[in-house]
Amino acid sequence: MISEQEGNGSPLLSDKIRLALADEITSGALVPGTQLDEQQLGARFGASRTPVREALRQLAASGLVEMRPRRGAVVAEITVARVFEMFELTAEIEALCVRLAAWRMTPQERSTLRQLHEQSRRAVEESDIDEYDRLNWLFHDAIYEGTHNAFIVEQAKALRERMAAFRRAQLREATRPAHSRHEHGEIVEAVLRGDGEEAAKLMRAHMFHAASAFDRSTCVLENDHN
Amino acid sequence: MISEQEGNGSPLLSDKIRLALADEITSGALVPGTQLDEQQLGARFGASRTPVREALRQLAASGLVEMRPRRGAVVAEITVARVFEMFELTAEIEALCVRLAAWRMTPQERSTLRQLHEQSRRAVEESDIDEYDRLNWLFHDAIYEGTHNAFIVEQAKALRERMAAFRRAQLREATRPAHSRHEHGEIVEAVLRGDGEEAAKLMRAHMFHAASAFDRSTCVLENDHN
DNA sequence: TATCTGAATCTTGCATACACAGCGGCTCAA
DNA sequence: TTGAGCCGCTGTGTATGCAAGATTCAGATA
Repeated sequence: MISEQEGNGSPLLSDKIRLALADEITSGALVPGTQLDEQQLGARFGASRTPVREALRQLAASGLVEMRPRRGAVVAEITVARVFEMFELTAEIEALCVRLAAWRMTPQERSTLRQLHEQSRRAVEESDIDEYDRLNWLFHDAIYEGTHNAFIVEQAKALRERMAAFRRAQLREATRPAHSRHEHGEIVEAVLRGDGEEAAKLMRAHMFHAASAFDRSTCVLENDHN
Repeated sequence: MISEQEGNGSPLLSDKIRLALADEITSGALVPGTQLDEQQLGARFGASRTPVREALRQLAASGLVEMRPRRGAVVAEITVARVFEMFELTAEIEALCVRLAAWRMTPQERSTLRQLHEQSRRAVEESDIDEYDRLNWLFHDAIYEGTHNAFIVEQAKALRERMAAFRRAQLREATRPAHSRHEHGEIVEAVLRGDGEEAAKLMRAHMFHAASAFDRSTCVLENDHN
């Protein structure tokens, strides 16, 4: 949604600031509720208030900060309850995608999906978490694309992007990648059979397990603010 | 997503400009591809470039305009195909909401939903399209809230807001409100039974019929631009 | 002592000014 | 005549200044 610049070489200050702030917020360096003072941020980034303002507006659109007119911006309060609500929608969207994909994917797309799944075997065996993470994203991407609906693809990716911060820790659990891959395997089978409803059900379960892993993992959000 | 201010009395210029531009774009007064010159718009609204820029950024976030760095903003090209893709996701989201709502609504919420449905009878009988439209929105709102998931409520409302432009014409068809209400009735029954899957199926059909009505109605988008 | 009031201060919202990136037209040469 | 390179213009990106709303804190009053 937010103009994720392709590799074009225009180093817009507002973009740099936006990315830096987004990183600090999602990594937890900036705790929820923190007041984001424009000129203070401008000083930190060696810029004037103008690009800072642009950055804050865009972050507000993506939900990372909250803006109250004439009262400035604060890092959005994200409670554990809210993260689970976000997880629920993510799971449902993923389920919806795989249901459509199971019905609509071309033979070639199905083949690609299976290949992606095969490739992940090595990453699991070698406990290469980063590689598994990469393949995991590609796997879900392939399913999004399988819907043959560009708008759904966009929205799904935007939602996943927004969730990225909270899913980071989730694969650190030693046994999670193996479980995850097993679940992927069942999903692939359902997709190859063209059984959309079953694939959706499996995907929902898959996402639920991922959320549980998140729940058990060290959690950035230790207390409810609301 | 975009800060829909509650009735607070601070009339930010950028908000006024954003709303005005959004209206002109969705109504078709500004055709896709139109260059949006900042100082020209500023002159039109009696404002400087600053609030215009803010408005354009926010419109870009909601997908109505497209921004290319250092090349300004243009009204986003929206093809008929894309509108149907958006309709599909909307239908699926509505279906998802009603499925969850059928399982989670409190007795009181179910009662409210039925009452809303009853109220709409008069609007249909009197062919009061505006009133039916209003009750229609409240009906869908009640279903969103029935998910008991604030994040889903937000996202669903944001999506509906984005679709509003294309759904405007859809109820003008003389027979559509009656059909719409009949479909609502079936959905209400399924919800009251707690049959989420059936409610979802009915909702998908309901949205599909709405999309068809849109298709038949005079369409802002008469040709494919891509 | 607690609460209300109002003025000082801070921060945002907006206007204006300036610098540089695209682009369009022009000239000039092949 | 056509293509390449140069130059000026338009318009965006950024900086800064000003005014008004919001916050805060001191002082007065109950």
